[in-house]
Order: sequence, then C-alpha cells, then structure tokens
Amino acid sequence: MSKQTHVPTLLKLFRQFGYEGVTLSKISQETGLGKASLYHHFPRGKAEMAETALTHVNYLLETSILEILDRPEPPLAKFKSMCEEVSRLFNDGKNSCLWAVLVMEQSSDDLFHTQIQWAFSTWIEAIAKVLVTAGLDNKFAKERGEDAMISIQGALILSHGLRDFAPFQRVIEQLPEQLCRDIPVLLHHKSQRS
Amino acid sequence: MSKQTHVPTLLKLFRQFGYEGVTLSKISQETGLGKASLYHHFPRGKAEMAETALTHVNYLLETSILEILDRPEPPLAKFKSMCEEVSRLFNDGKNSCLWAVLVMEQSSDDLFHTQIQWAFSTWIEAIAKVLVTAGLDNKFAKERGEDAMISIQGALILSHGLRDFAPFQRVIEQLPEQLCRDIPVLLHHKSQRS
DNA sequence: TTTGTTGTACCGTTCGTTCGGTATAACAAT
DNA sequence: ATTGTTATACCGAACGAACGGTACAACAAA
Repeated sequence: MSKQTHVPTLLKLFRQFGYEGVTLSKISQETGLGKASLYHHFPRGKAEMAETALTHVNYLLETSILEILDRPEPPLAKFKSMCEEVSRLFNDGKNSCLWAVLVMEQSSDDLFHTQIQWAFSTWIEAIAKVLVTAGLDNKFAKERGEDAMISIQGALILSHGLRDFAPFQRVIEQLPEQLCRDIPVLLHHKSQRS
Repeated sequence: MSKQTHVPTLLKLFRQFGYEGVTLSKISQETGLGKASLYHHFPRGKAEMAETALTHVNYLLETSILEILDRPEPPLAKFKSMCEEVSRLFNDGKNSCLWAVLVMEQSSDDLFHTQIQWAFSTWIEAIAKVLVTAGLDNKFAKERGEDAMISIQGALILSHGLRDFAPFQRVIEQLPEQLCRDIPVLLHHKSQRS
C-alpha cells in the first residue's frame, strides 16, 4: 500500500482529536499498519503524519476552492459553487476543520502555523480578488474575504458546540449573497479570468 | 492557598494547550503545587481541573456578559458594553476560547459538552432577548444571536491563524451596529427590563 | 488532638520512538 | 534457470520517558 492511501485516515484522526489527542496506537489501529510500519512511511514520526494531513488539506484548498474561484463565471455563481464545495468538504458541518484544530493548540500551532497562515490568507485573497474584479474597493474586498472565513470557522465551532448543524447550513446558504451585496450590478454577468 | 487561587492558571493552561495537551506536570509547575496537593483540591483529577476552569468561564459569562445584557440600557449601548467586555476577556483576541478549544477535541467534548452547550445557547438567547424586546422578530433575533457567536469564535480562529489580531478587533468594533441594524428606530432609546 | 495541606516516593500504563528482522517482488549477472 | 542485489512494505518486541494517579508520612493551623 502506498503512503497516500492512509492520508484520509490521518486527516480524519487529527481533525477529530487534535495533535496531542491522537496517539500512534490509534493511528496504527485505524490504518491497520503497525507502529513500525508507520515510521517507514513517515520517518519523522507523528509530526510528519500531521504535516502530511495538513498538506493534503491545503492541496484540497488549491484544487477545489481556489479552482472554483478562478473559473470564468459571475461572482455569485462562483461563491455558490464555493459554498457547495465547503459544505461537501466539511460534511455539512459535521467535520471539524484541521486548520482550526491545530491553531487552537498552541503546541502544534508552532509546528504548522506557516501552512495554516498560507491557507487562510490565500483563501481570503482569492475571494477578495473576485470581488475586486467585480468592482469592489480593495479594502472592503479583503474584509469580506476575512468575513467569509470568520463565518465558516465560527459556524463550525458553534454547530459543534450546540450539536446542531443548522447554523452552519444557514451560514453556507447566506454566504454567497452576503459576499455579493453592493457590488456594481452591471458586472454581475460579466466573466472574468485571472 | 485556596482552591480558587489557581483557577486562572488552570484556565490559561487548558485554553493554551487543550485538554489532552495539558499535563499534570505543567499544572504542577505553573501552580507551584505538588501533585498531591492538586489531587487534594481536585480529587477527580485532570477532568475535574478542566471542569473547574470551564465552570469558571461560565461563571464569567453569567456575571459579566449576561449581566450587561440585562441592564436597563438601549440595545446599542448594551452591545457596545458587551463587546468591550468580550475584547477584555479575550485580551484583544490574543487569548483563545476555552469553549472552542474543548469543542474541537472530540475526546474532551464528550466530557464537557453539556456546559459548553449551555454557554453557547444561553449567550445566544440573551442577545436574542434584547433584540426581541427592541421589536425584532423572534426568529431573526435568534439568528443574530447565533451570528454574533459565530463572528466572535470565527474571528478568534482567524486572528490566531493569521497571527494578526486586527480582524478580531474589527469584528468587535462592527458587531454592535451589526446587531442593531433594522430594529424599529423608536425603541432605540427606550429602556428595558427582564 | 484533630483537620487540612503538602512533599516524596512510587504505581501501572501508555506515550512516541527505535531496533532487528521478514516477505515479496524486481532486476541483473551468472 | 539460478543466484545475488537492491528496494519497498511491513511487523513484533522493546526502549526510556512521561503519563495520570495513589499511598503515606510529615508538617502546620485550629
């Protein structure tokens, strides 16, 4: 079995339990690999396993979300597709976000903050770019990108805390219109390219 | 030294490292108490220590936030005071939220989810009540309460991820007006009581 | 003298990690 | 066809360290 085979399992575990909460025994159990085998694939140990999961998530961001935002479609359509994809990636809010989990633990954040910072700022920038192309002011566009991230992250936490995923779904539904408010109407249906 | 003396230390530790990330050695080190003393004060061990920190946070919610929202002031003034208090409690965004940290770790969430759920829903309900009293529709009021929680939690995560606390401060500044939009203008300066 | 509090030493368990080694398959040299 | 070499994938057993937790004697305050 290749190394790539077990990445989804790693992602699931670290998302569920956090860096410190995941043990090699759990990983061994879930992957079906012995501890020693894990060290064959990930010589630097647990840190490398978490890093691999994180890299995979950032790869998903690039190939799913960022790709959508770069399509030649009107802003509203892009954001709707983006939100559908977000909903899918987070399993309608039932999954938690690896970035958020790792950020919360100060210990792990030190190891991974570069990749997490990249992910957040890149996503925000991609949203802002769409809005700027649609005629919105630069500063407002970036703020709206931030607000989108804030809504998604906050909704995930609230939904998990309440054990009710309606808030997450509501946020996802409202987000596209929210992002498009006040943008010059004439450009709504003009296509754009990077 | 009384048990209460070390609660802030416990809070700080669990907020920083999460439940699994905190070790008894760290607690012993930070409090200056030996393990035996810790188990004298918290016979049920680590779980009780985290529980105590969480109870303290919920106590802060009741005595700070909820008290503010129950004052006989106009809604906007209440929300402004609330946001000032939130900013203070989270040290301008530099502290993370114990609720969020514990919710993210599935293992710890099982132990604490009752208290966390209470905190979230109580806070939301308190905000909603202010807005309903101000004349807003019941359903919209609750959604706005949720949105407030979402904004605060999301802003904390984003700011920590970016290592830039401007987004948090911006959210806190904008939140009061955000919460008060569209409410019947005649009631703005009327006082209200529970 | 009782009661509350603490330091020291220790318990069994589990942690992340490493060692030594096996199984299989591919390829080259004989 | 046989043999040797190399690479990949895997695993059982064990390592020292640290984990959460306990037993108990000693000290202090009342």
